[in-house]
Amino acid sequence: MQNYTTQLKEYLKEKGYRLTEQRLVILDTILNNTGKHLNSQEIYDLVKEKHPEVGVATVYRTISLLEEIGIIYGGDFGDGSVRYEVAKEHEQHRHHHLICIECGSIEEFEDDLLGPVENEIYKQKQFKTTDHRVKFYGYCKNCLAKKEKKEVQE
Amino acid sequence: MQNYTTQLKEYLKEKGYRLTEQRLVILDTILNNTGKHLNSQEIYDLVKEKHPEVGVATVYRTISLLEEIGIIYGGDFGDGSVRYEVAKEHEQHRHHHLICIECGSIEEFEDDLLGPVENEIYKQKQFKTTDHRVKFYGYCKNCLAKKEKKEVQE
DNA sequence: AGCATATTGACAATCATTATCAATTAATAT
DNA sequence: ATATTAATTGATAATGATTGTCAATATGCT
Repeated sequence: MQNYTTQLKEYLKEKGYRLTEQRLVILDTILNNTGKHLNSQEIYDLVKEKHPEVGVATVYRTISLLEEIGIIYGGDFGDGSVRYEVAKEHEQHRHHHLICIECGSIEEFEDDLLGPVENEIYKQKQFKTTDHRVKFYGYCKNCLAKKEKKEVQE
Repeated sequence: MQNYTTQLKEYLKEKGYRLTEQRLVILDTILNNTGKHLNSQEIYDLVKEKHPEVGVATVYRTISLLEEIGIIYGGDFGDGSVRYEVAKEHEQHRHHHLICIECGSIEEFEDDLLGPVENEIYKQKQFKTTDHRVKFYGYCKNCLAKKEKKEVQE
């Protein structure tokens, strides 16, 4: 956790940027909600709870900054907005996402079986992969149970 | 090709909706640009070239309709907008996308090695997959060549 | 402490998309 | 063919998310 703050400080120093209260507060808010896949508005709302003086623009600006550093990643999960998650330090590739088409819940799944596919892509297309994103759509445990119950009743 | 028009007509009849000149024109425009991953605005601009009387709202409405039918699919390719592609009729799963982080080009790649992963997901999480989307980021053939040339010079 | 300038918040502006609504038009019955 | 009815359309306003502007403020350095 503390790691990320250090990372931010180093990046700012390196670039000649400044460490501000707002940037710390926003990073903190994001770190305290790891795993929730918040979008910008939701982060803004959370920040405002404790620090109503912080403006929207600053939140957006800081999110971009954190993304640039690689502390957070943004992704599209189906509803129009970009949702963010905290980078996991030991992960080689980003984990996959399981998105429920019934309730919208987002689960994570670790796995790295894409190496062979990436080799095949290079062979066939001379496309050199540096990263990948995988999303699975379907029914989460809960919704699956509900669905099956309903089908029995009919 | 003609297939899609038939599909549209059948859907409209089934739902009691109407077959309009605008809907045909918009579908036509999309079909004539298969493979380009256009976004809504780009589709709108192309439609207007030949049919300036068609309004934006109608284009958006028709895109939703076509997506609903399954004639086109929308996806996020990194720039903020949703980009669409024509469904391929014989494909079981949607193909994968190779997105160049240098020039933004989008290539397609057919492959279906995710079956085992989906089984594993069900085992571990009881999440029942119905579809998946995979994006690979990296350097396309052209940009890779340029990049290597540059590195040699340095 | 003082200085140069990065940063901020308020607000306007933009961009993509959606809602509203009166006028138009396609599909059906006559 | 014509009338009827409701789906559809285009223009435009409205929305929602994000970005730009700019004067006021605060940070990091000397």
